[in-house]
Amino acid sequence: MSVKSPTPKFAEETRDTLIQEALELFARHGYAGTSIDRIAEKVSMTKGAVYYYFSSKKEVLIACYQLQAQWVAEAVGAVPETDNPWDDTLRLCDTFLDFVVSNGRHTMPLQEVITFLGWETWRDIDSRYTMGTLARTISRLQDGGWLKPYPRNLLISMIYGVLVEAAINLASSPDDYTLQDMKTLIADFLGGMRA
Amino acid sequence: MSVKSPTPKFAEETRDTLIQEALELFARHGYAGTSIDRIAEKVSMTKGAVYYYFSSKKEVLIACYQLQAQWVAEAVGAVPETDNPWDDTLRLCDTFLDFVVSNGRHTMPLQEVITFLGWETWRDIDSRYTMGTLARTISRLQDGGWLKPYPRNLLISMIYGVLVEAAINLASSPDDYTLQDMKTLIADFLGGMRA
DNA sequence: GAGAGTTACATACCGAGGGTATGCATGACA
DNA sequence: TGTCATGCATACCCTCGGTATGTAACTCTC
Repeated sequence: MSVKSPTPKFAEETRDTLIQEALELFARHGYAGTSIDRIAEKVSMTKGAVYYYFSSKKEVLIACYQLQAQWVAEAVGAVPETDNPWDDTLRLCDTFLDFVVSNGRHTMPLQEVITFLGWETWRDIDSRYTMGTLARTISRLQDGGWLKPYPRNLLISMIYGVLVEAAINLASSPDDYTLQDMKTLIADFLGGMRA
Repeated sequence: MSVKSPTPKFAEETRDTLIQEALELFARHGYAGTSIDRIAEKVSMTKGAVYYYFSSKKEVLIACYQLQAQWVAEAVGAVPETDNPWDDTLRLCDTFLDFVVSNGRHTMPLQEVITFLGWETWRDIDSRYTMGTLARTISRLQDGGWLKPYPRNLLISMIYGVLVEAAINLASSPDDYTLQDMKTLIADFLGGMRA
């Protein structure tokens, strides 16, 4: 990072670089397998610099996951909204799976994020991104009377949970089934909850 | 543990005690929050003794999870088999959820086990316990033509995945839905895959 | 234009905890 | 009675998260 000119303005650029590089390391070697020293080394700095921008390793993880969640949310949010909320929901699910499958190498496994951040913190972050988008779609379904009368939070949690589970399975399992098989199953899963 | 008589036989009793106490600590304080020293202290031994029985902390976790998986498998395996595989499967799911909900305080969160053991290791262990029982039930459904033609491994992975997800949600989320709500949703989920 | 204050780092250190190397008492066995 | 494996304890090393402090570069003020 050579010598920096310490202007009064906050060095957001350096911080952003830190987050991107840290995310790559977390994705490749896991949270526990990535030390602060290694993150610092990758951006040619020292541990002290990292702790200038973040108060703890957990804060680094939070920032990384926010970036990752933003990527997913952008992909999912790009799905156009039609007058058929059911089809919209199915396309949203497909888009999510497409994104996770093609970007799996550069993103952290959700299980790991949940474990190290804790369920509440993770939910709190995600509700502002992918889960928020999903929640709106599900609300449209419920308000339109497309679904059996489940509690709304149960629906959101479990549908998103199934998508996450599907993503993990697609990433980790040998290929005795395809992405298309998975999409079909998700569609049938939703079909089972239809009014 | 006072003074032990070092008979040539392996001290299985001490090892079993270690596993039980470690599981309790893992369940209460998490894997990262439980040190080997603390486990040793709880059984009035030192770290060296623990490393006499286990080659690493991860090995301790594996042993603990095997014990926990055995408990679940016993509960799930006790579900009687009737001539209606569909109802059997639903009862199996309900039994799994009942067990997890009522024993949540004394068992480790699945997401944590998955993270620290890795997905593959976790799956490898689980396939010999709960997942194995579930696989047999699902095979009965498929062979009887109750289900749409999905790849078998996809079915097993995703149905078990949904159950795990349900367990995690029931354990972590505030109670704006009930165990019964969850069971109904699981049943509808399976209904969506019915032929 | 010289000090004062802020920014953006580096350096040095601490303590907890995973893991290892070794010592050692006890009983079994020859 | 010496030898050997068993079942631990003791002492130590090293990594890593976190903190305390130093310091060069730059801005602002009087």
